[in-house]
Amino acid sequence: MSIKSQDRIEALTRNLEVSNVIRLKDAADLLGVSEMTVRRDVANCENIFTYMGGYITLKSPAAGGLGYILDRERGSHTDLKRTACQIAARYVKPGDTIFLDCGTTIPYLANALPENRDITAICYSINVAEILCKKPGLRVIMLGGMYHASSASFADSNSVNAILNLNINTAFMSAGGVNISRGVSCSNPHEVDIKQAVLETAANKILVVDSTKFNVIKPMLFAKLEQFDMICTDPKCDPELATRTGCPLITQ
Amino acid sequence: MSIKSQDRIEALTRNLEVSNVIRLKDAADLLGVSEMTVRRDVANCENIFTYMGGYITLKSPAAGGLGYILDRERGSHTDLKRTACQIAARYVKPGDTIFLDCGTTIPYLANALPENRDITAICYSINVAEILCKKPGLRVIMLGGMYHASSASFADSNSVNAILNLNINTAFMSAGGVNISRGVSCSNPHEVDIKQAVLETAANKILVVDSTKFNVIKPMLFAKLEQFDMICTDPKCDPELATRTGCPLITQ
DNA sequence: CAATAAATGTTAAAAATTTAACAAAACGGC
DNA sequence: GCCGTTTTGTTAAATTTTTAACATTTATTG
Repeated sequence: MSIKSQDRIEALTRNLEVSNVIRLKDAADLLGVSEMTVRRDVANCENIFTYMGGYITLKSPAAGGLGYILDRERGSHTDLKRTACQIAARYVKPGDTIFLDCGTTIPYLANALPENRDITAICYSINVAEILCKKPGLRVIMLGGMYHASSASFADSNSVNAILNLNINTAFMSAGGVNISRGVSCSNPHEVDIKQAVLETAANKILVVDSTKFNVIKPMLFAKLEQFDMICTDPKCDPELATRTGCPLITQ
Repeated sequence: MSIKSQDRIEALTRNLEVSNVIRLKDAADLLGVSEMTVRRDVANCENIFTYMGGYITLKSPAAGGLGYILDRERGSHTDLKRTACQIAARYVKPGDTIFLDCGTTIPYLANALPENRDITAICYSINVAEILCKKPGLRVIMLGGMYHASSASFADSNSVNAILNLNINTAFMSAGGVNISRGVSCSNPHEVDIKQAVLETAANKILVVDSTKFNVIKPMLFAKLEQFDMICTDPKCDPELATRTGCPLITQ
């Protein structure tokens, strides 16, 4: 299969992720080749496309959203993250205004949120927003700004101000590393201001991290452990840690 | 609808729950009636079946989802939208800062944007952002705010200010209706302020609408046709319109 | 740069589908 | 049973899709 052909297949796939369906002739126009070439491309990729009566569709729809995230996270403690987030979700009450951090853990919390419970969720990352916006009966507030691919989040100079003007009931914060003596850290500089602003204004602060994050140190330190009211993690967490964190450690 | 017809529809449904797809002629054989009768049965049950290119599928997502997806696209002129957006994409130049409106049309433009061309894209809807954020070498700025499900977009009191502080090179605007005498309209009140702020500040303004939007009037009027530098649409657009819009009409 | 292979385009005929109009059959009320 | 209505079938023409064969272009290699 030639590179051109692969490019066409990729372009077609991306297009189908938007439109779901395309007619053969429209695909030919779109890709700037003849219908015959599209036919041959599609026939070469039986595992990707479904072709029926002149229409092309993707064989596996919904490549975005949580499923996509799950896929990319395979082998990166998905189960632990999910568990930690299910525990954290228990601390969301009807009427709450909650803050959801960015990263690869918090999407599981977004997913675990109850529906139709008069909850307002504030977020600043695209993968969390995608999930929140699909939940029925949930108010969603998005903090805008410039996109940072490293954390799939948005941030700019107004972010801190915007946060300080919000009344956050409970903040659910993630982290790349938790070290008892050094504190809580992450990898991306642009997240620090936002996290600190949230910690400053939120009434309750819950750290949501799976057990593999303990004793890890990432470049940007953004908080001390004592600043959190609670840590939600998974049962694989060393129970001996609980006595030294300076705040309650919930593991189940 | 006769009892016989109902029985056939039930039998067909049961069959599709097993096989997912059946050809029209096979369904006719199966039910012991003519193809024409099956056609009419299926047409009478638009909410149950999806029919395309000689194949019948169930609309219910449980049955594999294909029919459900296909149906959402029917009558929504995806091909026209795609065409209009491909035309519009030609007016994006390297180094540009562009604004992308919300709605069901502009995602096709987001998809058609060139990669790695030093382009900054400003958006305020989740479905446009999802696509932009996946594009390599594209700077993305998201305008935040409260989520409005009707247009999948974010807006709040700061949105207008944020827009007026941006230097937009070219704005790509969508609309629900275009009427030569009344002007350009949309359905959602919260979009109006944003659209008007963009029209106020952007150097170039391009209206991107498929040909079915002409002579339609939606509740919220937000601009006069003369405010746009150009309209990008599809070749199905009545060429006679071009002489009366007050701005260039690009159809191919 | 020629020779070869691979990829793509063009075309026309065959097959399938859509559409519309009308004929035939079945049904229901009187 | 009769009559009007609804349902179903038939047909033919228009349109679209499919297939296959061959021409042309593009890439690759020595």
